[in-house]
Amino acid sequence: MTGEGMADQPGQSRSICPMVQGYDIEAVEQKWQRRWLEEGAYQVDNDDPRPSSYVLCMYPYPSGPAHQGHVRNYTFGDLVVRYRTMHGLAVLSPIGFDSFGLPAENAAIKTGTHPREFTEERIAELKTSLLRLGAVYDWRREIRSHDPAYIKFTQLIFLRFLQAGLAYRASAPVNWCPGCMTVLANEQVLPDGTCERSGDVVVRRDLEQWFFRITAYAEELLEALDGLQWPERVKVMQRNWIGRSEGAEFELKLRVGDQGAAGGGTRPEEAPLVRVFTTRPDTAFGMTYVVLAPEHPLVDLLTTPAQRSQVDEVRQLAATTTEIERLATAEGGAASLGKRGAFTGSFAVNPFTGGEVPVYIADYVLMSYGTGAIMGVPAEDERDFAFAQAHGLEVIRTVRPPEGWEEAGGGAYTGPGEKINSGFLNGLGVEEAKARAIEWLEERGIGSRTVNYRLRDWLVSRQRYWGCPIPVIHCPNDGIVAVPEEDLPVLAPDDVEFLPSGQSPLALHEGFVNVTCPKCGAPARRETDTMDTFVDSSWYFLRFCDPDNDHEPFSQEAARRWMPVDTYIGGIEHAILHLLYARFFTRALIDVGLASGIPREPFAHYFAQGMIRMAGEKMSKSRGNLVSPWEAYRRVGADGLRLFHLSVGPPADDVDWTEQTDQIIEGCGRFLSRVWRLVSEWTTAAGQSTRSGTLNDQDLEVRRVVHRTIRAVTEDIERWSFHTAVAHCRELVNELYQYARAKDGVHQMVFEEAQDSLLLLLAPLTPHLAAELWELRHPGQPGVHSQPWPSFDPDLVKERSVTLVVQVNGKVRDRVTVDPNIDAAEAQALALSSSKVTELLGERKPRRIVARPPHLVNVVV
RNA sequence: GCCCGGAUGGUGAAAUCGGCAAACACGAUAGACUCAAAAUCUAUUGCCCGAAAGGGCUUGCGGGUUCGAGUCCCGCUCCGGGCACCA
Repeated sequence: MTGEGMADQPGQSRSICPMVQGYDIEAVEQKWQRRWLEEGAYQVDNDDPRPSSYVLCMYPYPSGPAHQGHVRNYTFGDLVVRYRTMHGLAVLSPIGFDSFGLPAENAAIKTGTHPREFTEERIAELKTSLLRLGAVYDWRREIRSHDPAYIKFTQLIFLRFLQAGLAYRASAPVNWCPGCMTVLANEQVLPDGTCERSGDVVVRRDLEQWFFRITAYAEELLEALDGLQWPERVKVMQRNWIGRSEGAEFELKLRVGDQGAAGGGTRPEEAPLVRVFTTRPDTAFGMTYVVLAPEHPLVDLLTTPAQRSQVDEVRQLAATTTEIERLATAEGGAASLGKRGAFTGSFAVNPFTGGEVPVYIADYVLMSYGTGAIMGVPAEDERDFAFAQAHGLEVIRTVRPPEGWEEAGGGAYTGPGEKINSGFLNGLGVEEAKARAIEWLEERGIGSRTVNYRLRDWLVSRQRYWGCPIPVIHCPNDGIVAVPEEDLPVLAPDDVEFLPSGQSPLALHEGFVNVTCPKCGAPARRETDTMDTFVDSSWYFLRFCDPDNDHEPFSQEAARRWMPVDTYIGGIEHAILHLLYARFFTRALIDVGLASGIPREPFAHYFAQGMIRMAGEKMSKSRGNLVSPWEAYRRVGADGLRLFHLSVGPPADDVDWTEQTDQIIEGCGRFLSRVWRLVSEWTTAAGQSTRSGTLNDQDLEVRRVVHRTIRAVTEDIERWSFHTAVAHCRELVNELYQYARAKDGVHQMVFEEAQDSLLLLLAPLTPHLAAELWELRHPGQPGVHSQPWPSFDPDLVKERSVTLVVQVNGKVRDRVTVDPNIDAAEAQALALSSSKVTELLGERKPRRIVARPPHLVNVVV
């Protein structure tokens, strides 16, 4: 009955070119895409009685037509949506567009097109190419972050955060990108000190900026990671980013001025104090100097006239040095440290020893971390050691280094060991000494146990037009005044000039800027900064629960109905920023009362799909190596391209796009043809050469294969092994082709069961093909996607016979087909009676026989 | 430097619990069909020796545990990613 067989028959001149004849991919796929849309098959209401599941792919930034990265992402998402729907769940599958962002504004500066127009064109392009993929969404819930309805609630959330003290304004040294003409968050600066978007070298500037107090949640964000079903490496990245470190803070008395200089010293009762943070309080006896950050407020007070010029030089250097230069000098090592630090002329008293040590400033100490001051312990800290070398400072060991340490070059020893030169800590181990040192500080009231985080507050203001305006007013009398909630949204006017000025275009728009203070009525100025687009993406998944709500961001009941997102799918590039911000936002929204009763973790399970790479490089618009899906759509359809992404390798692995890729995609098209022929030609010529009645051995075996395939595909999908799920479907198809060629013909019932099962398994993988063939087989009946997922018969899945492997000394020497219930004695007897074994053994007696029935017997001699 | 991953045929990969290494594909070779091509189908395809029968070797490298290791343990090499003056 095979395609080629039928083509042989006169009067059955079906074409042998199946991708064209009988299966017009374009037409079939369009038909089903239209139908899914019109039927609203994947629309779910909030009162849907079925148990719920929330499946979400990261909403895309609309940069134009979809590329292979999108296709990959949405193929996985769609598979899960359809699969779970077939399991009887109400699956929430929304999508929207992350439509604020710099490219639209940069285009406006270049070409004069308004960012809205630019963005909406691109949304249309992206939407078209997503619809062409046949991924199904509840389009009624579509969100665009530049939509006034969305802006309104982003602003309302901002105001609630402001009220709760979670949003605040502060002057801060910020990362300024000269290319983007705006401030960046720490997260947006790459390790080499360049902008993640434009690649320009980021410089430091002091500016008044808006922040979200994410650090208030640092501990919770860190601890809660343990309970998440996320890839371990993503959790590790977040842990590193939060960067918790435990230690102690304590204060040291200072003596201003040169030691012994007449009139230069401070009287004891006026002695100022400096607080330092250390993770190694046990090493305090080895402190030989103290270092303050160049920006530390005590620096002026401590600097003596003689040291003034040197100190100013270091401060100047620190203020103007860009991140990239600082990194370069860090690599330069000790040589540059001389210039990067200076003695202030003053001294600090080590509370542990009572001795005085010199106070330095150096740019390797950061004002924004800890207390902005450290104790210098060169013996047990590598940076301190390098600094001490450069400045000729003393080194006192407080941990006994291992044998041969000094001979091997010495230097800082940071490992464990016995405490020495440390007074009451002598003889203890490092950990115990830390605890004792902290106790000692606490008893005297000069210090305590402290935890510090690397995580900084989130800088959210951007000097840009195409973002969500920050809804506050600056009043000369009342300071910062919130825009009254009934006046939201604050919308940016359209008639602005897009100039690369480094200021928000809003700042130049008189009509926007000039307002009256809502409190006192005085003339006031509107805030002209807009929000980081990561703010929009920090709550969109909540808005999806209740997208049309016009009096609150979302109803709490709706959020409780759907949250958390059960499966979140997206690129690993968002492992830190977006995911951390969204976790913070969810907690903050709960705590300000906007989302009571929802889980504090928004994404219960996160799947990080692999990147598409070309010649080792990430595929991206900026690299200009995007591969559009249109060519593949034309040749093998959406199903063919989906099949490629599903089968090319594990979904979490990166995909290398090579010369071979086109051929693999062709191969996927070939598989679709094989399925098409297998099912369609049998359906249209039904009854031909079929049997009914008793099942023969081959019929039974085919049934077993069918049921084993159902089990395998189900298990594969459950464990996100889509590529092996596809492989199992291919095996089934190969088996059915063999069967169809059988001498005795096929058994009608067996073959129909096989075809239907195959189509059900393919429904989430190649949905158009499965739907079309199902309709062909069951005209007028409910479609394949409204069928329940197939189940397997446990009896049929059991093996009927097993291959017993016979090994001699661990090497395979024979294979025997046996009953799966064979016992150890029988297996052993069989193995020993094998001619291969007797030949090999000769005169020798087996020393030991390991029998693992029914799979293996190992004869050891 | 620190912390995570990873390394299996010509290529992408599979092997879910320590038990037949290489499923499923891509590519390649040969054949069938065809005037021919395409498409389709059939066979072969880890490497080495051998005419064959057959034998030997093989999961980055070196050790170890075990009757038995791609899988577990120890030590390396290389590749990818994250963090990196964070005291």
